[in-house]
Amino acid sequence: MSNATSSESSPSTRDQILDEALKCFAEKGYEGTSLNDIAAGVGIRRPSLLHHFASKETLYGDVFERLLSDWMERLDEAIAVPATGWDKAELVLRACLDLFAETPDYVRIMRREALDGGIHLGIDLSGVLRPFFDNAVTYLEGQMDAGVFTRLDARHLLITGYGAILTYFSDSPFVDGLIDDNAMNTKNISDHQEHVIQFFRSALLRS
Amino acid sequence: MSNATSSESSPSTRDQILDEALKCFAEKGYEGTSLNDIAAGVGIRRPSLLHHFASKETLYGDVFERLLSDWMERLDEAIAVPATGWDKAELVLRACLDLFAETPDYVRIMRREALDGGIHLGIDLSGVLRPFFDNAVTYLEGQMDAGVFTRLDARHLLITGYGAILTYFSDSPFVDGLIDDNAMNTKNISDHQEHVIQFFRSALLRS
DNA sequence: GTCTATACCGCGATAGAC
DNA sequence: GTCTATCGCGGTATAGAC
Repeated sequence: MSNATSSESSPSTRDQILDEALKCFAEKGYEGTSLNDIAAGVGIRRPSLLHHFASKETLYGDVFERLLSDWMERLDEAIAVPATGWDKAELVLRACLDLFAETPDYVRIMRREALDGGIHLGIDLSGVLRPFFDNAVTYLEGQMDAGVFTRLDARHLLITGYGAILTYFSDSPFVDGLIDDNAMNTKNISDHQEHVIQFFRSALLRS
Repeated sequence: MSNATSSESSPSTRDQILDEALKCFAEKGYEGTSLNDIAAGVGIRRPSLLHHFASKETLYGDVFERLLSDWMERLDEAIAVPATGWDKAELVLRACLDLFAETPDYVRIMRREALDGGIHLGIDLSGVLRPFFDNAVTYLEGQMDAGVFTRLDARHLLITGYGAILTYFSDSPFVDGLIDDNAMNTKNISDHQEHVIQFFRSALLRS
């Protein structure tokens, strides 16, 4: 996630910029972030930053590309683990929850991108995730046909699930105020994860 | 929702500005929206707009205030209707779903505000919604104690539910790409609503 | 109430010295 | 690779004529 240039002790300036840009874009959005903010966070001047990245847009593009490839890799791993029925669903669910908990900045950027509909880049976000989506639909419908899962609309279930899982992390400043506590501390994250698992289990299984 | 100055045929310039600002802030966010965009949408110049609102910040504040009071009113109505058990939950759920479907621009602004943690205003969003939240927690826990609803963490259930319901509307540009269709057309919205009801019913009831 | 004109600032980006 | 200096643009906001 954080860029390690092989086994150097200090990351390259380029990678420092990518890390700081990720943080700023997640926190304040594309429009709300200035190159000055990022440069200041790294400890350099704006023109020095533009020596490493041709423009704000390409910098954002690189941040987003790294985000997508990191996530894809993790998702592929989780999906590859062999399991069946509810166990499989729980495994993927847990993988997503762990992933999101470890990379909250990614989550917030994704949410902003989904909100804006991908204005900032040519990248078609839903297009990239479409294979995962279609795969999951097929799996869920198979389990429903087999009588393992409760019959629900698989496509809407996935969209609802995506919203249910993502929101806790993307809207954590808001959640803080609702629960009068830091939503992103270890215990609360753990509680949230167990709740989501229980919730989906309860909805999908008649045990 | 849309401002009607008593029963005039054409709304006041001030209300036209509020409507256009709502649209722009929802679509492109606070930072992404310029006063030029709003003024152009109304058909006036930027200085004319600033004759009606002292600054961009106060304009945003007024838009948000109207949003909150509109929603509160609707929510209060829905909660006031007498019902018990699952019927009550379904009633409130449907009220929220209808409300969100009718006011997608509100939803997107709310989501942006939750993401940003209320930077743009002094308004503490979670503080305003806190009474509803605490009320709902009490109700859910009562139903769980009575054995009507499946035992789940009521607070997390509400947060998860909030995410599940809001996301379809806030991220509709993204959903479009997943389902290869306009998420906000009548049929898809109706399908989504029925799905959410079924999903929660399945999770909360053992019928 | 709306306009033109203008002041002022911060932004992204470039040129060129070191 | 980093810096200072600068350009050009678009942003918010104000002044003053109509």
